[in-house]
Order: sequence, then C-alpha cells, then structure tokens
Amino acid sequence: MSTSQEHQAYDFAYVQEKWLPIWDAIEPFKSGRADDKRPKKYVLDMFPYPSGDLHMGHAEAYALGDVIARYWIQKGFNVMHPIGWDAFGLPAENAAIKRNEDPRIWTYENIATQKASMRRYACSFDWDRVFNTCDPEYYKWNQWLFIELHKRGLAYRKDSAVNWCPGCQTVLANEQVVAGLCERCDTAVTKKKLNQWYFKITDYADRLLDDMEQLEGKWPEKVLMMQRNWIGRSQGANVNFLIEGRSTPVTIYTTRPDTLFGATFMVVAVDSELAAELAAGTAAEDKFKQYRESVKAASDIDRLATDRPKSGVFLERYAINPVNGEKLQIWASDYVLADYGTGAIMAVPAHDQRDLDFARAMKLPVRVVVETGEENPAETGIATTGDGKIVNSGALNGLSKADAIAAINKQLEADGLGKSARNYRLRDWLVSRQRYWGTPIPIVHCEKCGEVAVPADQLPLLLPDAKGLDLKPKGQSPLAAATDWVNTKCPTCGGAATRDSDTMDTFVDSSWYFLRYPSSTNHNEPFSRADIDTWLPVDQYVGGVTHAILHLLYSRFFTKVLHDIGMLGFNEPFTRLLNQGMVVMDGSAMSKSRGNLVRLSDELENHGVDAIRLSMVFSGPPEDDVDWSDVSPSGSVKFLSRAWRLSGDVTSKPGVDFATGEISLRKATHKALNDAAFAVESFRFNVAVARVMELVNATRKAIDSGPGAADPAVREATEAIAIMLSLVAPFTAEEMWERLGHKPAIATAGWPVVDEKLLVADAIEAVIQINGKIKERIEVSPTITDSEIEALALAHPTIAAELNGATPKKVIARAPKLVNIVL
RNA sequence: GCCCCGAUAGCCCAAUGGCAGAGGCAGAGGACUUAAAAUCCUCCCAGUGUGGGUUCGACCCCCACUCGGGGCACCA
Repeated sequence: MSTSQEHQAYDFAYVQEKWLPIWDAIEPFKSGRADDKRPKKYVLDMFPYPSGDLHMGHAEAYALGDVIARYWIQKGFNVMHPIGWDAFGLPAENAAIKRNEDPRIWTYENIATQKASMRRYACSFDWDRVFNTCDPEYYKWNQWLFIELHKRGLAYRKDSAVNWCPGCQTVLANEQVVAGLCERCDTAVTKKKLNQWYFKITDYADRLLDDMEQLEGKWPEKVLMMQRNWIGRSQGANVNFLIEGRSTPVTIYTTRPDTLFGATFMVVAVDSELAAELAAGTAAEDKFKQYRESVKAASDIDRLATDRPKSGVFLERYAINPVNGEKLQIWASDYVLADYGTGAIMAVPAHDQRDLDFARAMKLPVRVVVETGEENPAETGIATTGDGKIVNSGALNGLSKADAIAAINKQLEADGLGKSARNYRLRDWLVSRQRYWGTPIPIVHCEKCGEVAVPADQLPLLLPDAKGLDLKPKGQSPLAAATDWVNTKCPTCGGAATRDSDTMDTFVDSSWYFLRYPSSTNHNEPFSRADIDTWLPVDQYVGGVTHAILHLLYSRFFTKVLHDIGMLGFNEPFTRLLNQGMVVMDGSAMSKSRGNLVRLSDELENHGVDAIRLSMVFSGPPEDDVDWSDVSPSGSVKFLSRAWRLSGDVTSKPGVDFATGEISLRKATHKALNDAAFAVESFRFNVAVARVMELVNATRKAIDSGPGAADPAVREATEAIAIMLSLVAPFTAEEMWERLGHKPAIATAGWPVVDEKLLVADAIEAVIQINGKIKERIEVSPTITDSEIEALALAHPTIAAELNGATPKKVIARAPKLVNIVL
C-alpha cells in the first residue's frame, strides 16, 4: 500500500530551489493592477535597518506579517504588502568610518543581502514598490516636507539645553534618551545649550491623545498606554504670584490649586532665566551661581536618582501668595524643571512628597490644608496626596478636593489671578543631527533674509560626496567642512549665504514612508492623492514594540500635519497594529557576547524556510517572546512532512465532487477552515496552526483506517490543509498543491468557502450537573430546546436516583450543552 | 515610587462565565524492520500562583497579596 515516493523523505532544500524561480515568473504578490476589482488591504511590516543580514527577529516579524498578507490574499483581497529600507543612520556612518569608505557602499551592500534573504524566506512582498530612505529620490521628499512644515511654523529653531551624547557627538531627541543613556551607544547623556531645529509636535498633543480613541481595541492597549503616559497631559491651573521688588508677577503651574493655602514657599528651576533674574543683585547671587554650576556638572544619571537628597539655594526674594497675602521665600532648585509648566512652582510640602522632602531638608514650614485622616506629614515625612476635607483655607474650608479645585479656579479667574491650564510631558521633537549620513536640512542661512527654504525646483538638495570629508564625530556636522557645498547663494536675494549643515533625525524618514509605497515611482510629488485614497490608511501594521513611542508617535504626528495641509483624508495612519515579541534564547535577548546567538542562516540551512516560519508562528501568541530553546524546528519539519505526505496519498482526481465525500472528515475540514480563519483574524496564529495539525491527524486517520485515500473528502481535506499551510509554509504548500494536480500559485488559490451546514454537529454531548457538579453526560441533538433538555435531564435514571424525590430549587438549562439542577 | 501586562501538565501553550486539554515538545510502550532511522498507533501527566468575594456554576468577573515581565521616572 505504500509507494517508494511516500517513504521518501520530504526534501525541503529541493522544494525551495524549485519554486523560487517559478514564483518570480508568476509574481503572485503584485498589487494594484489597474483592472483589479478586489477590495484593498494594506498590510505593512516595519521596514528594516540594513545592518548586516536578517536575523531571528526579522524572521519572526516577517513570518507574522506574511501570514496576515497571505491570508487576505486567499480571502480575495487586493493586498499591498510592500517593503523598503530605513537606510540612513549612525550604524552605516560608524561602519564607514571604521572601513574608511563611503557609507553608501556598506548600506547598499546590506540592502542587497537582506533583499536576497527575504526572497529566499518567501516573503510575499511586492518588489515593484521598493525604495530606500537614503535614495535622493526619497529624501528629496523629506526635504520637501520639511519645507512644508517650516512654512507653517511647525519646523523652527531655538536655543535650548538639549540632550547631548558625548559618544555619538550629536544631539538626541527626548525619546532617544533611555534612562539617561543614549539609546544607540549607552553613553551617559549630558546637557548642552545649542541652537537646534525642532518640529512642533506639542501643537498636536491634544489630538495625539484624543484621537487614540479611534485606536482603542485595534492597537495593543500597552502601546496606547505608553503613548498616553508619554504625552502626559495634566490638568491644573496657572496662578500669578506677585514678587516683592518686581513689576510683573510670576506664574506658577499646579495640578492642586485646592492646596493654594498650603503653599509655604516657592521654587524656581535653577537653570531657568527667571532664577538668574531673581538672584541678580541679591546677597545670594554668588551662592546661586555656584549652585547652578554644580548642577550643570551633574549628569542625567545623577539627576535621575529619585532618592537623591534635595538641594537648593534661597534667593533672598519673596513672593506673595495671592489668596492670603503671605510672604513666601523663593528658592532655586534642580528638582523643578525649567521646561515644564512655567519653570516655577508653589511648594505645598504637606501634600507633595518632593516639596516635603525639600522643606524638611531646608527647614521650611509645613502646613496641612487637606484633612485626609492620615498622620501629620511634618512628623511622618510622608506627604498626604489623597482626597479629604479642605482646612485652613478660608472660604474653601469643608470642601472636597474636586469642589475646592472648581471653587478656587473660579475665584482666581474672577480676580484675574489665574486660570485653569493644561500641561504636557511631551516636548517638541528635536530633529537636527550633527552627523553626515542623513537628509540635509534644506535651509539656507542668509544675513539679510534669515532662514530661506531651498526652492522646490532645486530639490533634492543632494548630500555631498563623502570623499574628502572627515566623518568622525566632533560635535559639528561633517557637512560644515564641505565648503563648496556649504557656501551658496541666497535663493531670495542672491547674496552670499551658507547652507544649514545639519542633517535630519532618521525618524523623520520613517514618519511618512508608508505614504510613499503606493506612489514609490512618482517623481512629481511625495505621494499622489489618488494613490493615497486607494490604499491608505494602513489596514494592518506589524512590528516590534520597541517603536511603541518614537516611530508610532512621530508617524501619527506627521499624518495629522499632512491631513491639515490637505494631503490626506484621514488622521490616523495605522488602523490596526500588531506588536510581535522578541526572539530570545534561554530567557534572555540573543547576543554574541552572551554566547546565546542563534544564526538565522544556520537554522534555515538545517530545517528549511518553512519549518522556521512555522516554528515562529506556532510558538505561542505573536506578542509573546519566542524562546528559541522552547521551540522545536525539527518538530515543525516532522509536521510539514506529515502534511506533505498526505498530498501523495490522495488518489482522487482534481475537481472531484466533494459533496460525495465521507461526512465526518468533511465536517472536520470545514470546521478547521472556519476556526483557522477566525484565529488568524484575531492574531491567534498558533491556534490556527493547531487546527491544521488536527485536520492533518484526522486526514491521516481517514486514509489509513477510515474511508481510504480515494474518498473525495480526503482530497477536500488535503487541499484545505495545503491552502491553510500556504500562509505559513509556502514552499510545502505549493509542492502539495502540485502533487494534488493543481497549477501554481497556491498563494492565490483562494480560501475554500465554508459550508455552514457542515459546521453543525450531528449530536452533542451535554452535561447534567447537580449543584454545579457533573453527574451525567447525555447525547442530544444540537437543536434541542431548553425545556426539552431539562426534561431529559430530570428523567435520567442517575439523576432521578440522586434527586430521590426531592424537588429542585431551580433548574438552569443551557441547550444544547448543559443542565444544572440546584437543590 | 507610579502605571500596565501576565501566572493552566516536566516544557511551550488552548479553553463566548458552562465537561480544564485543542495542538505541540519532551517521556513511555507497541507495530513495521535482520537492525536502525523514518513512519504509524497507543499511553502517561495538572485541577488553573495564594487568600477571599460575586454566581446555580469561576482559569475567566471583583478585592487583597505573592512572584515574573514591561513602561515611565523630581512633569508640581
């Protein structure tokens, strides 16, 4: 009964070699043909950075994205699944310095390597839409967009104390500082006063926050939470305090205006202009300057230690509390941030831990104004921050926190002393970088005309040749040394002028790349409205959670700006988001130094592409980390061979009428198709694979000890298996498809239509419980009613004996699955 | 310190508030084989982190805690 072919081992290497060129000829994944009437789906994987070959993490991410793209193709959608490269950035520049060559060489070599690997990995990408962000054709539009933002005041320069990485010798965005360290090189970040370019993302803080409502249930809750925290909106009040000997009052921001009567001193940020001004000419001036120097010397790491003792200097100045006329000492300290709120606070030590720590260190008074039932903060050292009854606060006495806030805000507003206000943790996005390998900022500095945008017809402003430039980090952009390039004429007045020598943060490149794919060959505009309206927004975005804040927030910002400009008809770029976990080994991230690095190329060599893809998908929920020590690629190979073998066993002809097939296997097939589709749509890919495994087992059994290989149901099942497998294991699936007598490509064969009638089971085993404990099981029809099943249960001998004549208090019937008799 | 997520068999993981087990890994036994590999078949294993609560009924909902993972971190 067995043929030599059946016993021949499944040769994945041969199958891989066989199908790649055939698929190249068919191009099953080309999207957007003019005559395409299918509904669209835009499935997007985060594009890779071209640092070497693909690794295990890529293998997971692209396997998941591929399952989704291939699923929607099978479901009859016109799917666009593009790829490109995020190709500017420091690693290329650092490699270039090390190898003493142009970063272009390293970058384009790596892109070629990764592209070849993706092809071998059978990614269902539409290769016609590829672009790299370092292509002049792409960064031209970066510059164009920069100018559009500049026109609208959304790109601007300002002097500010910025994050400076001494390692990379460049400024960093807030988002690129992780726990005080540079995200790239882990060097402790310091502050430096510099004039830099910013994008005004804070103008969009409210919309970035409020529009997340649209994403609820479609993005991981975790990401939404992280973005909310990052934007950090707080509701409070600005209150004006008169300063003795100063004509204008100082405005402070507080979230607790209800505690205004508890303010016992004022603190201004030591690095603020206000502090310097208040200290000037006082007896405290020298001490203040000394203190300010010592603070500047401290690194961010030191500043971040929350248990660090509070420090500060009394400025010998006084503020007047507007609600009770009290004279308050004004202190300068580094625990107040210059760039949040107004850089000045009222200190209410009884109800704010930081203020209390400061008050205790400096022997300043503490006054309770909210009775929370807890012990006196002045004695315990623990500030009471909860709700309670307001005391010692004049007209506010007796009110609750919420009522007191409302009352005092109203009063302040009426008296012209303040008003309710909002603040955000989010800061403007610092986009200039003092490095070579990025998009040149398209601005010319002219003595007469100021900042002048490079005219659109002169774009792209090409990045000058790296030859002859010293790329080593030195705190100033290498472009500044390219004198031929830097010295230019003002586009407005024609006079001598200089180009801005900084380049853009690479996050600018990735903030709109998803808009470019539909128009990747358009030379006249970054994207055409027609293409955008056809394809956008992205229906499904897939990528790592590492970008939960940076890239995703910036992309949302860009989308909103472009929407406002009128270039887009939507305001959220990514409708659904899936964050895959990491691939780890023995519980920790893979790294060469840790000695637990698994090479993707080795795994592919040993087990084949399909088995690796399957292992990634089957290992567990996609958002969980895959621990490679827990998965069994050889188990995947075994399963794929098992499925493949079925295709050789089927003896019926293609096109045979399935309706005449054996019914129980047919039911199993349709249930698997139905369940797997549901699982894929809810990202439970591991469950979908399990359903296919079940069906493989059932089909094996049907061939060996059931209706036999000739039964049409066996063909139906095997074809269904091949199609379901085509999402995960495209080579095996294609090979099965051919052995079943079909022509390639299986990728576009279509998901079989599920016959609803076959989803209904003939009989269901119902349970009968007494007081929730299972006493008996009975076979019932799936269409049985509640009262029928209840009657059956009560009449059952076992149950009747248990009841022993007693009358049940209550009977819960849930046809057709369960009856619970409560005694 | 604040916020979020998780905990089911030796391991990875399934279970619209209704039979705790779908699937896999590992393990054991058997069939086939001169033998091994491969293949096929069968089997073993937990009562869902802990303590309460709601419910006719809780892995699932609520409260408290333990442990693990992640995010933010002087944001007034």
